Amino acid sequence: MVLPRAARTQRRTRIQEEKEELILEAALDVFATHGFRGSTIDQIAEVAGMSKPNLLYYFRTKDAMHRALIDRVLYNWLDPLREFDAEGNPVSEIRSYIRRKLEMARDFPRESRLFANEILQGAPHIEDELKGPLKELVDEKAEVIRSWAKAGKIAKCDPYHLIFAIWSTTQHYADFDVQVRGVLGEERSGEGRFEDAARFLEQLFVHGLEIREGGVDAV
Amino acid sequence: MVLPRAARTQRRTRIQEEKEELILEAALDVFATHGFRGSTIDQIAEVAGMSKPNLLYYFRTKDAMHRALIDRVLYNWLDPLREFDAEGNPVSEIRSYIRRKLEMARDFPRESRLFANEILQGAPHIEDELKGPLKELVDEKAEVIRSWAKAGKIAKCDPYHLIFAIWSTTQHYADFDVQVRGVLGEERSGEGRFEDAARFLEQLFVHGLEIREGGVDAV
DNA sequence: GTAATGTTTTACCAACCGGTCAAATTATCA
DNA sequence: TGATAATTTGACCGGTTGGTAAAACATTAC
Repeated sequence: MVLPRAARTQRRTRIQEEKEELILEAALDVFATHGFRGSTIDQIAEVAGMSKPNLLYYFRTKDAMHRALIDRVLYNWLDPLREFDAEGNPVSEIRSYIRRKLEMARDFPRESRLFANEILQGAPHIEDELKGPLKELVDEKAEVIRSWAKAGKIAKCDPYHLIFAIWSTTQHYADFDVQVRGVLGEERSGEGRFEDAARFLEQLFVHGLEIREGGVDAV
Repeated sequence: MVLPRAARTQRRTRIQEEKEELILEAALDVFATHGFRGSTIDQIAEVAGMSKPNLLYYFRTKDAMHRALIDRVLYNWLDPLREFDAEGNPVSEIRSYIRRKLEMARDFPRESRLFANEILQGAPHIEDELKGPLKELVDEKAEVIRSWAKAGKIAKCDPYHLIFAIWSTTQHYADFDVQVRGVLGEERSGEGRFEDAARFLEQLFVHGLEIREGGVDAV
């Protein structure tokens, strides 16, 4: 019998696992470069090397594909922030957070662009995640940063905007890759740009957050 | 006679000026939120309050509309960088560059998102601009920053990555607005967030680029 | 006023879109 | 092996898309 994918509660077939994997991989490619509305099922099917109805056998709608993809990617995407450790040394925590985010921009640029597209277009599919789990995680880590500042371990600053700054500067190398490479030119567009970026950003944030000698650190 | 818009080399009518203005305004709205492929002519026509064929009388293709919009917006978008003054005081130049970019993110978020969408999706329509005029302008300003560093007025750093960092942190507040407001929560989502951001970013960049006492400023 | 030009609308088209259906094919397992 | 369930395909559908044709309508210049 032909059961719609969603109705099958039993164990998944080997073929199912493989094909769903294949489809999500292709979907990541397509959604990341064209956004949800700009992507077509045919495109994804072609990248995945299968026919459109076949693809729709595994995910019944374009929306279901997108949602499955987001769910799968979102959790891991927040790993670096989750590892941010209240007990650790502030400077090295921030430094390694930057490095890890930059590694993700280098190694998983499609994932970064998937979210960038989604948020840029008003986050119609993940607004709940933003205001729920994401906000809670950021609130928690912002509190950690604030306590560091209060303890005099780093300069006083708005922890939310600090997190935004780390997000934006690092993800820039994934999301705006074409621009970065266009501006740097052919010869500086090798993988070395991530090393240069890491060096610069660590300098910027570490010095920028260093406690100021002589008390007040207002600008 | 009905001449296609492009063939008319003569002076433009009052109506033409008005309608083209109206259309580009609507196009900015739509392209900025959905990207090129995700936008439809019908949508733009509706926002502009005119019929689709009427709209196509002024811009013969969707592509032509998009190109006209980009051309119109790109030049002004680079104004703040252009004003970056080699003769000025380094710290206050950088500081006012940040402030102006942040003001643009606040006052012209659609323009920012238009480019963000375009670049995110591989910059298919503006690659030449990136590698040409934009690169030249950045090269020029990077040289200025480098000379400041050499003269010991600011810390040594990669000027290109500095510019990227300023771009990304400021544009973040336009492009990722939904996320920013989602994370900050209702009560902190007023216009005040731009003030907070400005304060944080000025602190970050000014302190982060301050010359280190005692010679070497390696991280 | 009227003729020429500029603007808008109605009706339309072919291609594409997300999605369905039923039949054909393949894998699984007793 | 054969029955059964899982997978794949081609043909198709109604709605949308970018874009056209021609005629109706408005504006301008003389």
